[in-house]
Amino acid sequence: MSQPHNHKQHGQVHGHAHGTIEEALENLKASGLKTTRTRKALLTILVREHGPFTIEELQQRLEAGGSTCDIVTIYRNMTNFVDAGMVRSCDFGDGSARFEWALGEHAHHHHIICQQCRKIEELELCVVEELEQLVSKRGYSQVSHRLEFYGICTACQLQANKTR
Amino acid sequence: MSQPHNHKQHGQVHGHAHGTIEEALENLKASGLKTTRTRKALLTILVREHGPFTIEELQQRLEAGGSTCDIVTIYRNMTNFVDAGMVRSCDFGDGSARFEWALGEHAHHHHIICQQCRKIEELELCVVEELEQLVSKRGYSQVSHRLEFYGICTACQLQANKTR
DNA sequence: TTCAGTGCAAACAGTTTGCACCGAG
DNA sequence: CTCGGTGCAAACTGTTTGCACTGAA
Repeated sequence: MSQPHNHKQHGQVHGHAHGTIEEALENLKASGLKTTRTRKALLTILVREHGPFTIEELQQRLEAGGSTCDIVTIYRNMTNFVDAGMVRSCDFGDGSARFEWALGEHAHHHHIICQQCRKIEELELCVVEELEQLVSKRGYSQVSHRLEFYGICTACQLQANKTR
Repeated sequence: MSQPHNHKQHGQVHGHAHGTIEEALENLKASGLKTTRTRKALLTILVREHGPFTIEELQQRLEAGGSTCDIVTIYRNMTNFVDAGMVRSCDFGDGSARFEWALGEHAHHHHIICQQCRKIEELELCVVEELEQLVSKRGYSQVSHRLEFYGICTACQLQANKTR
């Protein structure tokens, strides 16, 4: 598995994109990516349902819509979309990456994941204890959460300055 | 990769264990696990340095201490220790599980992970925004965090009740 | 002595890479 | 027409499983 947080700095949204497929396609072009049938289909799914979806779920949805697409192509396109800042990758610790539409109202948010059925809900708020209560109030039991911080430490910052 | 959060309910600490190897070994026995040389060595490392360590890091440390141990055995023992509630598994999204000693002062906490050198620091507090500031004040740049919630949704709770 | 613990080989799952062909611009 | 996009096969990484041997109790 790659390091999902390394893409962050690449994210570059061209124009102010909302939730329509047309805007997604503009974004594609602006990022120097060609408009293929596969990409159109993938973006349509992501814009409409915004995910997060695993690669397999995306493939199933493609097939349900009549398209076929090699799983490798989906991987490659998700990487493209993430680099283009249109899509965000999530890792819920169950071994597969998930991808969700990152533009419009879907900026920064968190998720509630059912440990049993893996259902995923979105959360807008962001203060931990309040939130665990909120999650309980939504009817979840055995609520727990995962929180980790990421950043560049001072040592690495210094090293980066030297290299420049 | 397994689902690290499924172990939570198994966690059962026997007696009030602190940070000594003797107590770790007591815990082993209380969990019905035999006291082998390998386990003794692994627990010594975890109690002394508390991690979080990847499986490979554990193997290296074992070798540095003169022991040898198949990587499969380390996997199996980490599962045992997690089930016994002595060790907690962490997933920082870089593709390998990490394990840290979970008893004594090392109860619930979070981490700051350097995106570049992968250095890991511990954090005790647990309110998100305050914390991102705190992390910045520690000298980290490009601070971000990962926060996800886990629980059993109402549907699954109902289903579980039926099955019983 | 007995069964849990271990090592080795092989299987597995998710993901990535190499290469030849295809199709958008 | 050209070069980026795609499919297929194969490699790779982290992890798990099967099985026979070994050693703790």
